[in-house]
Amino acid sequence: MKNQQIAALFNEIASLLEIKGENPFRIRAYQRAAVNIGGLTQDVAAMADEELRSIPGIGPDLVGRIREFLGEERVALHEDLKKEIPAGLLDILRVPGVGPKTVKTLYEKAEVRGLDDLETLIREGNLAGLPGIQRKAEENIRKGIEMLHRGRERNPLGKAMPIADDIVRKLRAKTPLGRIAVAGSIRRWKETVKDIDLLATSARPEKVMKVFTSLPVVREVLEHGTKKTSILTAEGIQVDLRVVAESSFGAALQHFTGSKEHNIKLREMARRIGLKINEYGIFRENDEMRIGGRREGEIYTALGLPFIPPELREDGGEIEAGSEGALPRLLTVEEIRGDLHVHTRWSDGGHDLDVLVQAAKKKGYQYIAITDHSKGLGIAHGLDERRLRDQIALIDETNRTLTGFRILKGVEVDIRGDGTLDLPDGVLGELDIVVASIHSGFRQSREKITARLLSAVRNPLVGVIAHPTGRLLGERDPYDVDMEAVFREAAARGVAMEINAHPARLDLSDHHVRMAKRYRIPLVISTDAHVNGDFDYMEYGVATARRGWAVPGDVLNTLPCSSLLKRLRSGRNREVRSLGRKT
DNA sequence: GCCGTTTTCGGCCCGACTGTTTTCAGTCG
Repeated sequence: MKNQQIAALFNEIASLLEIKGENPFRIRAYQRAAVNIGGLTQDVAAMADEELRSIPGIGPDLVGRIREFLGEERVALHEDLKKEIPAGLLDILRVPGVGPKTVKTLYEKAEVRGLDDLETLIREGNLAGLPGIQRKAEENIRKGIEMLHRGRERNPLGKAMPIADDIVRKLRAKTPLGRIAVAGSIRRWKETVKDIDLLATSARPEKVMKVFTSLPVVREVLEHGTKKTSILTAEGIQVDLRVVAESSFGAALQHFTGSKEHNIKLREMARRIGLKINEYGIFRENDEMRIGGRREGEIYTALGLPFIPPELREDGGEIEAGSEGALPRLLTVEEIRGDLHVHTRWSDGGHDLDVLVQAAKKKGYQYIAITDHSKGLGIAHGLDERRLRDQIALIDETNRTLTGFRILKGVEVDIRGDGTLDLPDGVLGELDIVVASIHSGFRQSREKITARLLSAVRNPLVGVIAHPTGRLLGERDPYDVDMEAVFREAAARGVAMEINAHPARLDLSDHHVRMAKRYRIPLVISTDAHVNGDFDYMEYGVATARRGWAVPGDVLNTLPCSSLLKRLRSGRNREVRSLGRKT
């Protein structure tokens, strides 16, 4: 699938055009096209011209560029731009605080052709003095380069969310606040976030901002105003706090929750019916009459839309679905009835059955599946056949003491390098649920990895593929795998794909969830809990499912225990029957 | 470069903060 490559190409074209000082709307057109192609679940290579045209922001020219890229792996416009503009200028454009105009000045007035040149210029004290650049600007650029070198522009949601919650708690305790909320991509539960957006109301904004800038987590104050103040935390995450009037809180929450693309589309919609939206409210254009803004829902109501859950606000068709009354009724965390991927001290978990059962009951669950590692994972003290049988016996015994709750017998069996499973079918057949996953050979070729997963999916005893792409956010890229092939096979055999809710994984990703839905693949959402507190990660998994437009019916662990077991067994029987006919 | 129940041409979301200006440009979200 070349979608991501095309999206990256269009973004690069946009940046090059920016540096050239081209028509901003042409630039936006390329950026918009990049976002929409990047978010597509279908392969553009498999789409007809008419289908391509139906993608928002793709017109005749861009269809041509897409075709050109698919055919020749390159685009003439892009090649021409690269001849004209040194590639190093794109790096400079990535420096926070440096935009296209500055890049152009640097190139034209100081012959800067890349980051190295720029750093030399600063070291030799020749930056300040260029048009529009004095001492402060030089200092900001220097800091921007430092920030870029530190890298990690985006932070995993699991890291940002607790920091945001902590700051909110402190501000609540120490300042005269009315309301306060976390907005931005955190509120949309995006898997990585660039910064933390906070929104508050207060009669005394100066006081709030003063306390904010002097919180212990603050390493540096980036901007200090009465409406907006930005700081950098010790961890290097930027936090923006905005204080707005009570009457604008809803509009501001809508505005700062984004996404940008979602908001642009809403505003275009508003304009067409004579309305104007900004972060202070929604207004009639002709007489500036305010028609809403205190509550977030008023913005949507004024446009004739239902409330759109933040997780869907990516301009991924949610506005169109809303106007047609076709928004999905998204899954909620309360509908989850159990966790199907849990480790104990038998392998690398931290707790025994009783502690985990307690914690699961406290979450209101009806069941959990114990899925310790198999023997191939020596480092995790994985179970061999004998120990797994011992655990099965222990679970049976424990279940007899429980009422209204059931422990499912399971395993997280390793898919070995050659695609075989790490335990024989005999013992796997004694379990309620077999979860299979890859823990080694991440660098194998696309063909090999795909074949491994396919062979696991084809084993009739396997019910779930866990963390299907193997990624660790910000640490390890997903392995190279043909997910469409895996999804096709899983759909044919009714094998479920896991949304691993651990914030370090979120695997499947939201994007893959949407793709899985297209293939009508059953999903499960599991935390991969290693200690009892990990059960709380379920919220991240459900949010990821919601971002993928999942409804309760898509997710197996919304089922009551008996239905779930029936469902898991039916997969096996169907396969066994068809095998039986052949022989 | 896209797009159209006002338009096939002339629009294209909107505002805050900073720094360098002495009324605004650049950047960001």
